[in-house]
Amino acid sequence: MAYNFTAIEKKWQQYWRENKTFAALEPADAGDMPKAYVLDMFPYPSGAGLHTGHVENYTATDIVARLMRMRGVNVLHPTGWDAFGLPAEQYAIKTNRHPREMLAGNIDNFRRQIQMLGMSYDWDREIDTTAPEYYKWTQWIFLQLFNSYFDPTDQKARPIEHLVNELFNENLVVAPDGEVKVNPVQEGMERISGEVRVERLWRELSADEQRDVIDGQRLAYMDEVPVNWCPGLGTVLANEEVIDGKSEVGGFPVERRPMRQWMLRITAYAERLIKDLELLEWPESLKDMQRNWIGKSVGAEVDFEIAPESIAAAGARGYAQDSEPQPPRVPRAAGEVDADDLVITVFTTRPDTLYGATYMVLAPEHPLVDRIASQPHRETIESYRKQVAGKSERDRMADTKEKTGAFTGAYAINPVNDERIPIYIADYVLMGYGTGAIMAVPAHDERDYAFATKFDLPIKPVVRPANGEAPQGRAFTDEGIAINSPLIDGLPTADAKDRITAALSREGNAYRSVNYKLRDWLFSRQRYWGEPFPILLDKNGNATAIAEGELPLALPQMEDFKPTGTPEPPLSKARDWIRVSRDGQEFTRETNTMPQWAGSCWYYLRFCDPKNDKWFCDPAKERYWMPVDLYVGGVEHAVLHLLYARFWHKVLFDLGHVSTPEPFLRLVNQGLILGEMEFHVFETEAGEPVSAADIRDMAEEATEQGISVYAFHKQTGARLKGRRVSEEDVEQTKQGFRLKANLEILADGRSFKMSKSRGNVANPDDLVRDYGADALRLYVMYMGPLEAQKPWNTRDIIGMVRFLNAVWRNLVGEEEEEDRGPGFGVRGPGEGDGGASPSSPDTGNPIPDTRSSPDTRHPKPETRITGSPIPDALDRMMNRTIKKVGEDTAALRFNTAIAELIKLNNEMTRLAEIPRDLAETFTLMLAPYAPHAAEEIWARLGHTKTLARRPWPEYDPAKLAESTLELPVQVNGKLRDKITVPADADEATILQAAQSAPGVQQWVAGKEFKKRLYVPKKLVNFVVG
RNA sequence: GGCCUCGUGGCGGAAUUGGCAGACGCAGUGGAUUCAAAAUCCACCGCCCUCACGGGCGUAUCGGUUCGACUCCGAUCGAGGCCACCA
Repeated sequence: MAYNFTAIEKKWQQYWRENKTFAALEPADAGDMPKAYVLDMFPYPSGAGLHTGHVENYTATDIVARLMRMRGVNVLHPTGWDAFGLPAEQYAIKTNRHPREMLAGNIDNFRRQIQMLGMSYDWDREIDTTAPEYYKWTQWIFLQLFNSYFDPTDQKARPIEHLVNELFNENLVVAPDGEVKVNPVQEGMERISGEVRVERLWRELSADEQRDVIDGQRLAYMDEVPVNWCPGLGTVLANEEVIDGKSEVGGFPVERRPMRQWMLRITAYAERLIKDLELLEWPESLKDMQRNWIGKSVGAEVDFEIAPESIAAAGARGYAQDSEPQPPRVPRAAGEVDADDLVITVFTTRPDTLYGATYMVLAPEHPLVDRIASQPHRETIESYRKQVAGKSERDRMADTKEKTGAFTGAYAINPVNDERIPIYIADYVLMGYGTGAIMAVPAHDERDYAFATKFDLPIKPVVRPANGEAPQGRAFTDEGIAINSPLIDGLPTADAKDRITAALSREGNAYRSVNYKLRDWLFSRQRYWGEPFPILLDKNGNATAIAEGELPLALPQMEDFKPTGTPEPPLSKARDWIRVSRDGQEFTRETNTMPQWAGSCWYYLRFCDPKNDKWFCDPAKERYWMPVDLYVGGVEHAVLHLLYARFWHKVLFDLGHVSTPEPFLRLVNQGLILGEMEFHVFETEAGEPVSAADIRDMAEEATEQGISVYAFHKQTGARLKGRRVSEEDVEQTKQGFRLKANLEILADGRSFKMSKSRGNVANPDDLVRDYGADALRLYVMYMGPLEAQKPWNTRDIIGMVRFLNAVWRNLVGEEEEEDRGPGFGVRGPGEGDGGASPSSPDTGNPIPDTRSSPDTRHPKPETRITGSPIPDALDRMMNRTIKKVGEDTAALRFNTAIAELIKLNNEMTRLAEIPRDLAETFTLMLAPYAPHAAEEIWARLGHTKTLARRPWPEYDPAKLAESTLELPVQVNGKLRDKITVPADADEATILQAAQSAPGVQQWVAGKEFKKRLYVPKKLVNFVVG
């Protein structure tokens, strides 16, 4: 090694830490500096330590942060620990330790590793989501949600008191289902679908009813809902945490069961969460993922009346006793539909296919089923319902091809043509989406088609393709032209939808409707390691917030924190903790805890003011730093963290606690780093397949022991040195000769995700030890575009080590002595100080001189740094490099920026003398990428303070242009020659020169010029024929 | 099945607005240096034909637009990601 990176890196890490080199300035101290908030997705401090994905993520933002500081920007670049949640707790249980104690060690290890990589974080802002000083405010924000509701008129959250006032003043009324709506007296009559229901005024409600109405409107509310219960983890999970019917953490099976749980009303924000994506500089693909997850569908709700004889046959209302309590029946107002009519409301995105509706399907759990199922069918209906309820999520998904269901015996009336159509129940209709009921149009929906085929129901086409034939044997689901539909015949689908919706809504049978796939966020977990809810429950299970002054509500220290295996959370075992009396009333504490995502929903706000114990974040500081200007992290958070955080942020925005509608302005996903290539298509002499690892081992053995090894590609025949394998190659290979070096040529390799089980994990500790942090940083950034998925290849790091060594040799000099003390080589005592620029003083403290003692045994090293001016050609190259590196770095194109630095350094290697100006400019440009080496070289160039805030080099636009141009000359689009012309030559001159170029002559001689094309500063093209 | 992204040398990748395909690094080959090795330096390094000069082909495949296509359009094949009975 030409220089001792281990000692240099340690030295500078210590210097930065002691001098707080990267501390962000408080807004009051920043003057007119621009600000930038550069954020990583902070790590979950697992026991495994940093992986290469972390290194990629944090190096990228570190480079940007360092560049910006050099450009005079006040940069906030913090980190911390997202330490609550399932993985830590699972691991703690497995290893029989307490999560807190276990995490303390993990966090220390993460901090050490991050510092070892030279990340320029402001360590005074480190936060830990499990610290009471932090989760105090997580709980506080939860109380904001609890104490707010969503005002549908203004589409924003408001304090719950506002709702109470509106109800009290009778601007709002309560519908029988408990929903709140605008008082119809003030809006004229509203259409009422389904049940005949009459709204009630606030004063007509009992105190308990009033309480239920209010609780039912909160953004954080409790509800009995079918949830994802995971017996393996002993907790419920959010939809987002369930993958293919199994838990994301641990991969345990998940089943649906109804439980009373805390929910957050994220659905109220569905529209704004879609709309405001437009404000964001995010990758389009990620925006698409969020849009798809929210899943907006525009369509219509349509009412189907149930045929009167079906109601009579079912005995109508008498049968509903054992189902959920029905809303109170109330006398109907004049002019409304007959109370004895029952109506099924469906949601459809294709109202234009209404004439093709040949049957209906209700979700098995639909409350109307009890009221319409006629006697002879009740038994099959009940047994089908039982069968569905017993199915696990996974079974249900596995069965999507084969449709199942049962006939209710009832019929409905199609409102467009008064046809009687049968009503079925089937589990392909979901209670949780739309109205839990559909009109089935088998001719134009694949699921309906499959069901109709199985149950032998009529299939009636009502749309034909605009051109071509309708497909046979399956549904035609595209848009087209309406047929067999008297009201809309001949209309294209879009117009047909409008027309039929308008027609039906005049009769009160339909109206436009929007549906979302997004469900409310299941927010409680039956786990120990999370934030306790700041909630007390009375003996009826009603929730009351604890006073803000009582926050934080500390998580009780428990020896036995394991899940109970039942829905009863572990905190219920903390007997003393759960019992509370207030004002002579007995309460119990809520024993569920918040999910893993809670702490990360707002941590970026805390970084603006991490030590404030009066407020979650000082408003002035929040206004200064927010929004986050650059947020980098893995795509795995596309629909979890990033959706939840946006939701919380919007609530805080509505309530006036934050100043921006969105938290993360610009977001970049770093691509996954795959493991090293794996080779697996070889055969041994005996014809057995062997892996690459086997071959490597064999090759090593071969060289050591002279055993013959031989391998070739199974399908294609192996290629060596870019040629087909010859007899000679096989002979060489048999002797183990160069086999190792040519492995990849032999291989049909593939890369896989890094994983312990594959044993292809690259460990940052080993890499830093062997190659240094700077080389690792360079390699990880040089692998390819930040966003791209790339295979790891430890072999390639050597290129970056060579680059740094060459830089060192160019700018510092050759080391003469092999064994040096800690520190690094030597520097001549007299050289250097002339370059320190007086115009912009260094900030920070002087660098401690940790160089080896001035030791006269070492001869003065050769140095090629001189004070002579830069020659023109070199000056142009330097200026172009400044431009390119600056632009590429700012645009996160780190790989090409590094390539430019390497090119300039290669040029310096060829120089006999290196002008000081070039040396310093180069060092400054290197600094964001290889900060330790750059600082050390900077010091050895004679500077006494850190370069962290030295101005980034400026280029001189006048020096970018060459005085002559080299232009390619094409004939009929093929390159035939190149000409060199003065940069200011006019078109006629250039065309003349091009035409007489030797390589062009033979192609144009005797031919007619059809066109002479000159693209300024690009090329010349002659079209001849 | 739906939506999205992507197919360039032996490998990672570059080509920023439609204008010299393969920058830069790795691997490889030849040479210099060395007692030797490591390290370093110089040269070569897409495929085919040719002693050479030179020529032909070439960015998954097929077709289109254009003076000109890795880049734009259409189809096909292949890889990856996300969602997945959402009416």
